[in-house]
Amino acid sequence: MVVGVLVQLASQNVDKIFDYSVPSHLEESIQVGIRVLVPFGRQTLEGFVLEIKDSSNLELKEIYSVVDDDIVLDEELLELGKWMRDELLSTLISTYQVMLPKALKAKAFSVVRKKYHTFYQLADKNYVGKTAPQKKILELFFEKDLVPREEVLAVSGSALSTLVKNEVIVPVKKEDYRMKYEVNPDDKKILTPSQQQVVDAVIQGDVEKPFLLYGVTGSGKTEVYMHIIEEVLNKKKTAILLVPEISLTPQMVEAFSNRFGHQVAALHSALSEGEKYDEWRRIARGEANIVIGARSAIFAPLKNIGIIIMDEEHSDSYKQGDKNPRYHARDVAIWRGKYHHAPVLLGSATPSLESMARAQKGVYQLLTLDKRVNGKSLPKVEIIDMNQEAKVNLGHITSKLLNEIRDCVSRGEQAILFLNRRGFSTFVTCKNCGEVIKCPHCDITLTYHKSSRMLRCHYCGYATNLPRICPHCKEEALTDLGVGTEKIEEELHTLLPNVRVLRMDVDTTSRKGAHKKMIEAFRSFQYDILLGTQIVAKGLDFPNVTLVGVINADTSLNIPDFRSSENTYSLLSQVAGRSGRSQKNGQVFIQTFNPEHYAIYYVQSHDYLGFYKEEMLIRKKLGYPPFFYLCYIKISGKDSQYIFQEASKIKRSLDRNLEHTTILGPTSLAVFRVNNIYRYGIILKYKREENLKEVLKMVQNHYKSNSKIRIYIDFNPSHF
DNA sequence: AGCACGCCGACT
DNA sequence: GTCGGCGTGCTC
Repeated sequence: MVVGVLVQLASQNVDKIFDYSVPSHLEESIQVGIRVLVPFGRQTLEGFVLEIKDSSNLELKEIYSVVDDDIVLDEELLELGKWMRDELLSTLISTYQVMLPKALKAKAFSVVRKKYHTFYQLADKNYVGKTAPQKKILELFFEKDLVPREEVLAVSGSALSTLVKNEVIVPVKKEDYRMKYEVNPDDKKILTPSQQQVVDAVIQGDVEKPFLLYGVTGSGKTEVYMHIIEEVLNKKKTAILLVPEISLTPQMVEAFSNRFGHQVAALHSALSEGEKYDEWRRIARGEANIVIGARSAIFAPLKNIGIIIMDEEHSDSYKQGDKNPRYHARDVAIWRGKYHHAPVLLGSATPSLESMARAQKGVYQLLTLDKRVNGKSLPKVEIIDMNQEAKVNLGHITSKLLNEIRDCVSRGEQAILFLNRRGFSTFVTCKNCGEVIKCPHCDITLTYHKSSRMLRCHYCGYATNLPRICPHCKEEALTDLGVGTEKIEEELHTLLPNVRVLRMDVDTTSRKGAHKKMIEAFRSFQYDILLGTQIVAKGLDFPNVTLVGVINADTSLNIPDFRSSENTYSLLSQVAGRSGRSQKNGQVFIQTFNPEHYAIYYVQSHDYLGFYKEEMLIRKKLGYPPFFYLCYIKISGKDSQYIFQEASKIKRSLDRNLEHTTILGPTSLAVFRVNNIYRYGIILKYKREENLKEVLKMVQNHYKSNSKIRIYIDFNPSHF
C-alpha cells in the first residue's frame, strides 16, 4: 500500500503530495483524511493522507505511524480546501490547517489532550437488585443508557463495586468535554407574520441562490434564525450559525443553548484551544447539530448540513485578511451550501454593498423585515452639529446631549454612550472647523505619519508635509489627538456627579467573563450609563435603554478606505438600534462635525436604501466594489531598495500581461516597516480578467524559492 | 520550514 | 591552508 501525503509545512515548495509506503500493520488504520507521521528529509513531520494507491515508481520511505484513530478531514473538506487553494492562490496545506482547531495543527509530534470521564452502562438487564442501594442504582438506568460515575457513587460506593464485580454494570470511558453549558430552557416565541414569511421562504425556497435577509435592528432576526434551525433539525439535518468575532458571541450561544440544549456547539475566540478542540470533537462525532461561531466555524465538520446562517453578514471579521488563506467565510458558506444542497441565509440590518447589489441583480434572494417586533417605530435620531458647539464648549459632550442624558436618567431609564474609535487618530483634523485633509488625487483621507510628520495617501503614494495651519479656516488648530473612554468617563463624573457610569472597552473586558458580568450589571440597573467603544454597538438588547449618544461619529468616516462611509453608516445604525427596543420609545443623538455627510444623514432617516443608492453612485464613479473587484498584492522583505525594485518589476509584468485591469502602485504601506520588514502594495482593479489567476501564479512561482522577498495575494481585501 | 552542499572572502 | 558567510536546491 502506498499513500500520497501532504506534509504540514506551510511552504509553497513542499505544497504537493509526497508518496510513502505503508507497513502492513498500519494498512488497516489508513484512510483518506487521516493524519500520519512521516520522515521528511532529516525531519519527522505530520501530514494528511490525500491518496491511497497500490504502488509507485519511486523509491519510497515508510510512514512511521498513524496519528488519529479517525479521519480529521472528510471528503467534503478535502475538496473544499482544493477549491480554496485555486480560488485564493494559497497553499493547500494552509487551507487544511485553517479548518482544524489549533490543538490539531501539530508541530512535530502532536500532544493529544483528551480528558476522559467514566460512565456506567447496564450489561445484565435481567439482574434484579438484591439490596436497596443496588435497586436504587439500577433505577438510574431506567432513564438513560449511560450514567456518570458521580451519580452512581452518590448512591453507594460499595453497591457499585459489587455490581461491577458481578458484571451487572460495566464502566465506559467517554471523552470529557470541557464546555459545560448551563441550560435554562427558553420557550420558542410566536413569530409575527412577516417573520414567519421569512422562515417559510428559506425553508421552502430555492436552495441554489443565497438569501439576503435585510432586517432593521430589533426586527427579531435571532428568533427567525431559531425557527429556521428548528425546522432543519426536524428534518434530521444540522446547522451552522456564524456570528462576527466579537465578545457577544457567548450571548448568542447562551440564547441558542437555552432553546436547543446540549446539541449546540460553540467555536469562537473566547474559548481556550483545549475547549475549541473539545467542541470540534463533539461536532465531528455527531454529538452537536448546531454550530455557532466566528469566521472559522464555517469549517465545522458537520455532516448533512441543512442551513448556513451568517448573521451581520456585512462584518469585516468574516474576511481573514492577515494570513493565508485569505478567505471570506461568505464564499465558503456558499460553497458548502451548494455541496449540501442547503440554503444559505445572510442577515443584516445594514447589508454590505456587495450583497445588496447581488440581491438587486437577483443573484441573491432578498427578504425584508422592516418593522420592529415590539411594534414601535425605530428611534428618533437627532444630529448635533459640533461645529457650532465646539466654539463654546471645550468638552466632548455637548450641552444638548448632556441635558438629554440628565432627563433620561431622571426618568429612571438608561443610556448608552458610544465612542467611535475606529480609525482613531490616524488622520488629521481641525479642531476649529472640522476639516479633514484629503488626497488631491484620490478623494481619500490622508494618513498622518507621526515619525516623519507627513501626510500620505495610501492609494497613490502622494505625500505632503503636515501643514501648520488648517487649509480651510487658516487657524492653527490641526490635531491628530483623539479621545478615550476614560476621558469621557471623567467628564461625565464632573458634569453628572450622581450618575452611575459603567465603562466598557477592551481594557475593562479583557478578563475572562468580565464582559458578561458587566452586561448583567447594566441590565440589572446597577448603572445608569453604559459608556463604551465598538463593544457596545452591536447586538446588545437592553429593554430599559431609551437614549443612545454617539460622541464622535466622524472618526470612522475619516479612515482612508473606500468602505469608510459604509462602515460608518453601518456602525451608527447598529448603535442607534440599541435604543427603544422594548415598550418605551427610543432616542438617538449623534454628535458630528459632518452633519451634511450622507453616511450620517441617512442614519437619521433610517434609510438604508437611500444610503445604498448614494454610495453605489460613488463606488461606480471611483471604480470600487461592487462595480470592480479588487486584489491586493503585498510585497515585503528586509532590503527596502531590493523590494521596491522587485515590486516595480512585478507591476511592469502585470501591465504587460493584464489587459482589462487597472494597476495602482507600488506604494509603501501605511506602516511601512514592521520588524524591519519593508512592505509595498500593488492594487488591482478589474471587472473581468480571464487570466488574472494564471498571471498571479506566475509571479508567485517566480519568487517562491527566493527568501529575500515575500508575496501575499489578497482577493477582495476588506481594507488595505 | 530545515538542512546540506558549495563557492567565495578573511583569519588563527 | 581552514572557518564560516549565505545563495541554491531538495525533501517521497
